[in-house]
Parts: sequence; structure tokens; C-alpha cells
Amino acid sequence: MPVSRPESLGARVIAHVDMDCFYVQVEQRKQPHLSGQPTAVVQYNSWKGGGLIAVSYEARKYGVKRSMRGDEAKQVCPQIQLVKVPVSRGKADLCIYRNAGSEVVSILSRKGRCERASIDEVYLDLTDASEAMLAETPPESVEIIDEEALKSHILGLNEDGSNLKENVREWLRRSEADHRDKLLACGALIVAELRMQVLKETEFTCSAGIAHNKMLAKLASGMNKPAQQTVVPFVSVKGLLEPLPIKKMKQLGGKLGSSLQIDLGVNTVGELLQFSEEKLQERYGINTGTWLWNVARGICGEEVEGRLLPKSHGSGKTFPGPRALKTIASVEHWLNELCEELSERLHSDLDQNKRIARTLTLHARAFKFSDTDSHKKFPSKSCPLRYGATKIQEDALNLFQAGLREYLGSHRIKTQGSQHNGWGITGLSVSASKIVAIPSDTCEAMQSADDKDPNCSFSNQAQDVQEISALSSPGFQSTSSYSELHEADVRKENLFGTSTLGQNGPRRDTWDYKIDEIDPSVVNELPPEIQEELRYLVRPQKRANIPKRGSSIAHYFLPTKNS
DNA sequence: ACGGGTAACACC
DNA sequence: TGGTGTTAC
Repeated sequence: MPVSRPESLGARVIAHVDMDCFYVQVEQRKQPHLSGQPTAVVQYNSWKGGGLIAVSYEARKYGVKRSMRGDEAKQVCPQIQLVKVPVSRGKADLCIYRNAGSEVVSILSRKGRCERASIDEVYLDLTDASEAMLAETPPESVEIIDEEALKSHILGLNEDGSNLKENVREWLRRSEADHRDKLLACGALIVAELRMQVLKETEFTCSAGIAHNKMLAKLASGMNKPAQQTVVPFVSVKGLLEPLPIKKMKQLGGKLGSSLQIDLGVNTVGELLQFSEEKLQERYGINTGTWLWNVARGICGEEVEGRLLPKSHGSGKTFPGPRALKTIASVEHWLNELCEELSERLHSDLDQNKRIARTLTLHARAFKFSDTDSHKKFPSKSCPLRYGATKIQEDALNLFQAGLREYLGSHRIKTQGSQHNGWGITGLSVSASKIVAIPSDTCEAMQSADDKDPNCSFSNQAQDVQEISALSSPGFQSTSSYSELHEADVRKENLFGTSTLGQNGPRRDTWDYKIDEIDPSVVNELPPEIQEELRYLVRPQKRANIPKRGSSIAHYFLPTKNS
């Protein structure tokens, strides 16, 4: 049977939950006398008071900012409490924050699909829970609405009136509302409840955004902090994005955003609307171009992944300027420390989550003061990962040496008559990736295996790393501007970037097929407003090998057979 | 060349 | 692939 409008079929309810100055909260829970005080978490206290990595909201009032020095913070806020990040093996150890993050994830994952986006952020897909609530106990039928939910900010709702809570209550409960709004209202109630549970069970506060997709939810979660939540009704999207500085959008805070400003003269998301998809693709490539076109319209088909654990583990340290490592022995020492930490975390992951990592990668930053190419990057190297701290240390050192040979090229090694090598290492890190679940019955055998056990089945994954040769990779020019960097890419993509559609498609106001069967080229022919609504609302369809960003609108649909 | 230490991801 | 660059917190 034909439907006259798509209704809200396909509308999702997505939340982004963001912990407030998370590291500070973790420290305040540990030392309650710090609660309510201007506080910051700082690492490496020795030099200029260390670098701030988290700042409490009390301290922000004084103008204290992340990435200030401890000393600077003291200047603008003399009474600030500076708490040091724990140090072990001579480096910052973030494990207490990771563990605290896990506590939060385990609570936030109760009501729907949950994606750990970082140590202190998650996305939730609350569509099913919201639909269920709407069917069983819709807000309009509920007498008492959570105090927390009543404190929601509803974008587009008159926030200047005197009776804020009553307005919100009315918005949450109104029965004449658009179906999409009702879903978001349910989402807001669920998120308020979740946030209260987080507070009760962990003592941590968080902020959240509730919207129809990840992009908007993320944007909203940052709009009212700390300890508040913000809802983005469908009709408010345009008004929200139009005046929004382009740099505020996730992914546009860096070079791409600058390129939009400088090369296209676009300063707000609204100004981006003037550029056709083709034009954006021409300049930024087919994927990024389409993604930008969608960003301008608040369209984002990205799914919430359903992943509670990190995809990789890493341990690293910088050795700035004068502290650069100049001998293999010192590099070996620090690699051993880093690998020990990594190994410990891998064993915890195995223990707690029954997962193993398959790839070990070494990254380094280096300088050399010989002659020309002193800007060359130290190449990353990877190899199969063998479990056991000493094995990882051994492999990491081999990877480093392979990288160093390549970095130095077939040049001479020493500056003559000098005590140094001609090179220095300013950063080292090791990481473990390609993490996969293992069958539970193979776990126990593994857990008892250790370094010394040559028969440990997990210890022999690697081929002989000595054989890693310095084949690979063409040097890379250093980057200054975004367009420069991607010039080659863009040209190539243009060869394939033929964009869609002829002129005379069907144009109609009713459809007699289901939304997820619509052919993308048909959508392109519909009236513009309807197009946007459709694209916005339709649930993304799963397909393999699609870049996260989505290379074309077609990816949000399943193509139909005959078209 | 102190914005640290980690992460995820796009692209070749 | 593995390796490099970008972005974010």
C-alpha cells in the first residue's frame, strides 16, 4: 500500500555521552577533598609545572585551559590543585583512567548498542529502546518525569521563557508531536536515566547529546556542559548548523576545515550549502566531497558500532629536544619499558576479554643533522606479535633497528670526531593491533604461558623478525597545506568521480515502495526538501568496504535490481 | 624542538 | 598489505 509520506520510518535515536573533564573526576573520586575545587590533572610535573591534560570547570572559570603549563595555571588561578598523572616505568600510566572509562561503558551499554568512541566518550543507538518506550509507556502517559530529563536543553524550544522546566515537560510529553520528536523525547528520558545511573554507581557526571545521527549527537553533547543533556529535534537542525563555524564540526577542526575557509571562503556550515556535491568532490575527492555535502545538511549515516573495547593498545613516550635518545642502549632501555607496559595490557585484555593482538608496530620520531633530507620521517615498522614481554621487547628492538637503518639510508653514520651518532630519537611508541577474539577453551592454556615457555602456542606466531629487511617505502614530503597534501589523490579520484544521474527521473509525491528499496538515483530526482528528509531519515544499510565517511549517498541505500 | 599519550581512520 | 598522515581529546 502506498504511503503518502515516509513518516519517520528509519529515524534513529542516537546519543553521544561525554564524561566531564574525566581525568579530573577520576582524581576527585580518589581524593574527595578535591571535589568542587579548581583542579587540573598534569603530567610530568618537573618542567614548567608539567602539561595540563584535564581541567575542572571550577578552574576553567579562571581561564585555565588544557595544554597550559602547570606554572601558567598557577598564575591565573593560584589556588588550583594540580594532580599528577601516575608514573610507572618512567612514563605516564593512564590505566586508572582506562579502568574508570570501562566502568562507565558497562553502565551506558545497558539500554542499546554502545560504541566506545574514546576513553571517555560513547555513542549509543537507542532507537529500539525508544520505540519500545513509545509503544509501551509513552512520555505523555507518564505522570512524573525525571528531574534530570526536565533539565534537558531542547534546541529550538524557547529557552528564554521563565518557565523552562514546564516548557521541557510540555515538549517531552506533548501528544501532538511529530513522531520523530516523540522518539527523541523517549531517548532523552532514557539518557537522563542512564546518566543518573552513572552518577550513582561511579560518582561521575557526564553530558550528552540526543539526536537522529552521530554527528548531531556529538555536536549537541558539547553544547551544554557539564552534567547536562541537549536534544536536537529534526526541525532545529538547519537553524543549528547554519550559523555554526565550520571548525566546530568534528573532523573540520584541522587542515580540512582551514582549507574550506581559505580556499572556498566558507566560514560557517551554512555557507557550505552553496557548493554542489560535484564541486566539493572535485576539490576534495569523491569521499570527502560527498561527506562535506552531507555535513552541510546534517546528514550522517554512520552507524553506532557496537564495540565496548578498544581496537588497539599503545604505549609511547616523547623525548623532547635535549632529552633525545642518542644511543641504541638508551633506545633499548626505553623500548623495554614501553613493551613491558604493552605486554601487561595485552595480558589483561586476554585475561578479561579473551582477545589477542596479532600485530606489533613500532613508531619513532627522529632527527639527524647531517645534510639534506634531515626532515625525513622515521619509518614505522610492524611484525607479527608474539606474547610475552621479552619477546615483544626483542621484536620491538629489531623493528627499531630496521627502521633506523632505513632512516639513515646508506649514508655515513658518524659525524667525524664527534661524540654523537648524528641522530637522535625524540619519540618512541609501540602498539598492538589486529585484535581478535579467541575461542574460550584455548584461554586457560595461554594464561599460564610465560616468557620462558618456548612451547607456548601463542609465542610462535612470528616469523623470524631478523629477516625484516628495509625494503619499502618511498620517502614522503612534509605537509604544509591540505590541498597540497591531497593534490595527487584528488586528481586520481576525479577519474572515477563521475557523479550520477540524468535529467528526467520520476517526480512524485507519493511512493508505493518501501523506503529502503528506493534506488539512489531516484532519490536524486525528488524535490530537494524531500531528498534531504529521505536521506536524513533512512537507516544506513550495511555494506562491506565502505569508507567510514561514506563515498557517496548511494551507500546509505541498497540499490534495487531494476533501475 | 614540550601540546602528552593514545586512539581511530582515510588513503595509497 | 603495511605505512603515512590527519584529527581529536
